[in-house]
Amino acid sequence: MTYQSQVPPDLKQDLLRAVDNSPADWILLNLALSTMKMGGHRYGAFLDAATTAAKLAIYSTFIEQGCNIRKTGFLYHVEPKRVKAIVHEIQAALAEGQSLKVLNSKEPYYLIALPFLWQEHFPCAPGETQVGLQGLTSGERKSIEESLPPSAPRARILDQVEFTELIELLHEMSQEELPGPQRMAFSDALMSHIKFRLLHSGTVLQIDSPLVDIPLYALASGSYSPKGEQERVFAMIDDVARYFGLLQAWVREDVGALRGIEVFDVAPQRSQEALQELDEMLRAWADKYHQDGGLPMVLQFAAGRRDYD
Amino acid sequence: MTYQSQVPPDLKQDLLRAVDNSPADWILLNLALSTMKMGGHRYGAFLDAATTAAKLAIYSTFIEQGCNIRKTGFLYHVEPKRVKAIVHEIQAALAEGQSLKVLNSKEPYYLIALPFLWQEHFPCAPGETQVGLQGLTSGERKSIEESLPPSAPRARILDQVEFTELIELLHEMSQEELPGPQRMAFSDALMSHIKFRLLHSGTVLQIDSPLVDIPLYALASGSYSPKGEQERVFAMIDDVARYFGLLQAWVREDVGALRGIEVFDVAPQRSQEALQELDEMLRAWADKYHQDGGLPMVLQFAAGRRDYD
DNA sequence: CTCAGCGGGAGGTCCCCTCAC
DNA sequence: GTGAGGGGACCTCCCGCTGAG
Repeated sequence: MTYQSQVPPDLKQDLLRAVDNSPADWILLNLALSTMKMGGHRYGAFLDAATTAAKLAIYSTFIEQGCNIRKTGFLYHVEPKRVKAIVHEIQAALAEGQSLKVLNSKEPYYLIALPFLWQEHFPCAPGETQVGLQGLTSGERKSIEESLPPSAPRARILDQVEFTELIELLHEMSQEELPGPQRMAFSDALMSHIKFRLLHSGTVLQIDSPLVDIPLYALASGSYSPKGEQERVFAMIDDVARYFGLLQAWVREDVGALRGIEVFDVAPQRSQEALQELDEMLRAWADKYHQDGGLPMVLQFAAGRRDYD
Repeated sequence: MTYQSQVPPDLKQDLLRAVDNSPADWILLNLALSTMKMGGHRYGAFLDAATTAAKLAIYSTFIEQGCNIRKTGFLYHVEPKRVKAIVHEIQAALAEGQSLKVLNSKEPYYLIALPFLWQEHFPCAPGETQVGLQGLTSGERKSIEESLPPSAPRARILDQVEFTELIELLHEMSQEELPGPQRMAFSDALMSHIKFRLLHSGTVLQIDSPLVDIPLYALASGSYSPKGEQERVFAMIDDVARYFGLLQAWVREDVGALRGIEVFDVAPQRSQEALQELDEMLRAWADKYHQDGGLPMVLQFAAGRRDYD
């Protein structure tokens, strides 16, 4: 049990009420909940990503307006000076590929890369003990090893200093692609954040064994966040992004763009049957019209209860 | 021609490259483009809305973690002090209903409300002239009136001062629901922004007639932004928000939640036929399973070219 | 160790002004 | 008009410190 992804219904109602049925705000909220709560992104990282998106919108308008700084500034209520700085920033980023602050990888690098780096730097050969600490009998080592869950990857158990250094190394690696001014210095606060995230998600397990007086840390999972949920969340974000693109084609009235929504009530006992038929029907439809080498198309659909309105 | 909603393909490619195929960033970018470029929201307004969404995510975790400030702070790399302030802010907002900075109405109030307020404050009876200015012959008045597009609503033509005062009134009205500290003072910069937005969208027309030495302003449209496009953009944002909700049910593995995606190639000449059949098929399916008083359900779908991957 | 406070620095959003082309 | 520069106010995100319980 690593995540509390189920929000109590009253809390969810509160959040819904807070954004006051404004769909744009609802999208932002869902995105924040997904990336921060499930993905483990920092608060500041989400704000930076949103700022970058807004900057790109400004840049896009700047180009369309014939590179007119003042006009662009008026359109979005931004100082000309700031517009210029933003344009420079974006152009520099586009030129030397990627240096904008985005959510980039779906999860922070320092969280997803940890299990791999741990196993690489502190491997544990089949016969070897996982406990590197001195001054323990082999029985004591064994009892510590057996306190780990069976699903834990075989890797060395670290002490406080080793664990801290590993996290710092991870942070440095995640920063080294960024240009100078955008780098974030390592700090105690950041260290605590990363450590807490790893423990909270169950990727790392803290062992407070009575045999040793210092806390030990064990790698408890081969990947950050549980496998199934992780993949479904990624698929969701992916789908929403693509769906957004499809609807924009529909807004532009492109040929071959279709958008639809069906609202209906279904008898509870026929609900499963209906959804299954829908799934098969759409697959059959796609097969029927499929032709190799034709226009590449995609159809997305989602159905469920409409308990919000 | 009021909007340049078509981005040149190379620019769009640049933007895509900037977010580096990260779907979460792509969603943010689309949202920024929709609300800022099409909706006319300010840069700062979008940032505020994103910040509010992130704050709500923090608040939600705070509640789930048993109101533990420190834990919440570690999880998102936020100072305990700041967490406390955020929680207070949200709770105050939830208590006295709505006072958070959100995109709220789909477009800024001062833009959508202008045509109505103009016609209310400066009506023009059928026989009356639209030009209120003194010292003109009736022939000169008529020539000015005839320079307006035929679709323009009948309302008085304003001079610089009247127009400015109308905008200031609009701004005051849009602010009066907000609590004290969140209000934004009226300023020249804001005035220029709103004026420019109105002219840029074609809601207001500036008349530089050689007959008068001062600029005149005429109401050119009964609504901010062209009717058709406006509604489709709203529908898009609405759809994406609901789709996001449906997929979250799917991530939670709720019963009755369905998510699907079909990828296929279609012969160009059969594309229209295929989409039409799909549309009818889904409608027939919804009708078949519909039963009054049953479970309220919704099905959303979108199809189009997949020229991104 | 947790919780509370206060301090500072950097950078961003806002505002206004002037001056040369 | 547009670009380019100056100024200052305020807030927020980061960091660090101290002290009470």
